[in-house]
Amino acid sequence: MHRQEQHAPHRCTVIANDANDQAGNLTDWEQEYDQIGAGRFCGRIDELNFGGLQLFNEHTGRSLLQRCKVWPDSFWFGFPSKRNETRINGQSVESSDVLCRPGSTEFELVTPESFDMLSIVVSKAKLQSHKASEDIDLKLLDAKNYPRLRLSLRTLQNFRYLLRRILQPTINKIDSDLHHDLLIMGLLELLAEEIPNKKVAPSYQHRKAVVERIKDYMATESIAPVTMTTLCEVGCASRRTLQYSFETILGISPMTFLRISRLNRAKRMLCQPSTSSVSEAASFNGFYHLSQFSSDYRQLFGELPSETFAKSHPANNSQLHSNALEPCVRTVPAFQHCLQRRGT
Amino acid sequence: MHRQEQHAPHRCTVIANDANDQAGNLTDWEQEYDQIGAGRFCGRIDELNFGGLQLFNEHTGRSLLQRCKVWPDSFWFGFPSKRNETRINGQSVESSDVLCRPGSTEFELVTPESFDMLSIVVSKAKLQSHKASEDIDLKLLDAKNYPRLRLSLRTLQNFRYLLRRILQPTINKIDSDLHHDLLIMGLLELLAEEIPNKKVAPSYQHRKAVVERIKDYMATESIAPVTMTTLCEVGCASRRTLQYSFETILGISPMTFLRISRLNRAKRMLCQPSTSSVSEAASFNGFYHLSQFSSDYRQLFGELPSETFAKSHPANNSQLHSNALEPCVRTVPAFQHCLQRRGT
DNA sequence: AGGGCGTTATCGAAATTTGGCAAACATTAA
DNA sequence: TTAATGTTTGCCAAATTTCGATAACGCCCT
Repeated sequence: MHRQEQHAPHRCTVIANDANDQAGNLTDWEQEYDQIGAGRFCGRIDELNFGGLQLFNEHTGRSLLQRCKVWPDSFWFGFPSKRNETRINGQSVESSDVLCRPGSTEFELVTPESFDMLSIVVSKAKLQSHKASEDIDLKLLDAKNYPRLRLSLRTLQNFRYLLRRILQPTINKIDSDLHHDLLIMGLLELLAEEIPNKKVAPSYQHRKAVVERIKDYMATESIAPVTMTTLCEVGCASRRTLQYSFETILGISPMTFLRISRLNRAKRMLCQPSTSSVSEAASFNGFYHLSQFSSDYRQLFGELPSETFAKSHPANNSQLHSNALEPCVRTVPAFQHCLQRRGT
Repeated sequence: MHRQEQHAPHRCTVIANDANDQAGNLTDWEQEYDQIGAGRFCGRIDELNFGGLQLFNEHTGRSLLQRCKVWPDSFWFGFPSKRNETRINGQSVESSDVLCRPGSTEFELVTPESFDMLSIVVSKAKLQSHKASEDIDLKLLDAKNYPRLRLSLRTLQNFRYLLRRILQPTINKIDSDLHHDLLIMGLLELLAEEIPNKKVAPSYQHRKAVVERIKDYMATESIAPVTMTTLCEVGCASRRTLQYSFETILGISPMTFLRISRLNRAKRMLCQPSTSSVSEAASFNGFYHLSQFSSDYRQLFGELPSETFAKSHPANNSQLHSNALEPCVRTVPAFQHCLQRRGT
């Protein structure tokens, strides 16, 4: 066996009560989580790191929208627990699908409530250095545009069992070399069998493009109150199509997406030390009614914005419930009713 | 009047027998022309340049696919002679439309046989420095995404008349300052009246995206024989939709587009000094049958590839009809029948 | 000249988009 | 708190668009 790891694998378990924290807890990943489901987040990562080969199980208690990017020159493989409720790049994951994305490439995951996913990341070098990988690496490169790989249920269940088994914390250290090799070989076996799942609805490209236009718009334009009509223009689609696009690609309605994105942005901002008050984070993200903001925020995250703020600003708790220090409220436009809480 | 030009305007007339030459004859433009219509090209440009204000009439004898980019910090306005047969960025031009694009922004023009277009380009600075331009510059910026501006026929005809009048070569020099101001004021009048023509078919975005994907593919992938099925995968559409997409956006069928693009690329290559033979240019662009290539080439451009080559390589005419010096023919795949001349 | 192959044209069926209307929900004012 | 108003979402039928199979056509090879 051509093994290159030098030390015993590094094992750790991290628990998070904030989606953003969880996003940062994965070693060598670049990612951002937006919480979609309502209620306080709870998550847990059990990771086993061989160096160049990373194995972990991630539990997320709330529905999430994840933007992920794995470390360079690697491949990620994901084995979600609830397939039919999971989406990768807007494509619904089917029962016999494994998720796969190369490193340095951003992809998007929509995950349901109370969700578990086994993941394995392996460096390209490690895959290629093994024998029995002759005609496979080419197929890998080809997999670039198909994030779902179809496998037989048998292979899939076997591999899942292997992953779970190796993740068991009761494993004795001497086995780690064996485990490393088992993982690589299992992966190669997987890849030999894999068939890209190209099945997408004919409308997929179009709807994806619509959602993408809205996202780009969100990223560039300041988050002033946006009406549905504006979104339609931006997305180059009718109301109903915009609706379908978001439901198909993200599983939520357009306005819900906007509100949730902005709430998550506000939460991130509240955690930054440079933010000096709740109202600053609120108004900066387009919430012009503090009370409404607090209530929406609390419904989504299960805690008040002031609580989040206090956690990241332990020094000056005194100004927690007042913005006397710096009243950062921006100019408030006349239409103060737009874009507040709506719908499901 | 706030005028800034220092000298008398520079006037010139250039005639071209090659679409590429014509593309380069416009001062300060970046463009590339692909000839679509069959027969020897003939074109003519009458230009009048005030510096920061450019006025010209362009005649093109053959149907063209133009990729254009105007000089930075400017706006271009175009008044085509045959509206219903002209497309800008895949949108059909209607009878009361004026074309408008900002500088540094690439756009695409499809023009019919025997076509004339009056054009005027003006620097943003020049427009804004004039009074009566207060609320107009904002609308201009807004015009970014709508290349067609709707005007009343009256205004349009008046302005066209003005342009033609000023282009007359019999004009006496003393009038040039007056003309300059007339043009600017006329433009401002136009812009005050303009309403962006947002009317596109619902399928426009989708079909444009399909064509764009094919173009990107053409640009990146080597031009090996491509089958229609591959194109469908690349474009994420069925055969029929691919067909519709090209007809709607470019007015030609997919394979015709491919062939014409490659023929035009071959012609460009033939004109480069670094190209050493006709067969090199042919095989490099996917033509593996020299005789077929010559015949196709001749039908499109009205001259033999060897003639084009000879024009740009006057020194060594001797090797015109032989490739003895450097037989650059590449490895020829088994399927030699793909992508040759077909259909209309 | 005829067969083989691939592209283009035709047409009915299926999928998608659209626009109108009603219901649900949020915001403002009383 | 309730009513008035405005916005978004859900539902449905009509119009448009896309799809898939088949036939016709043009080009290439024998």
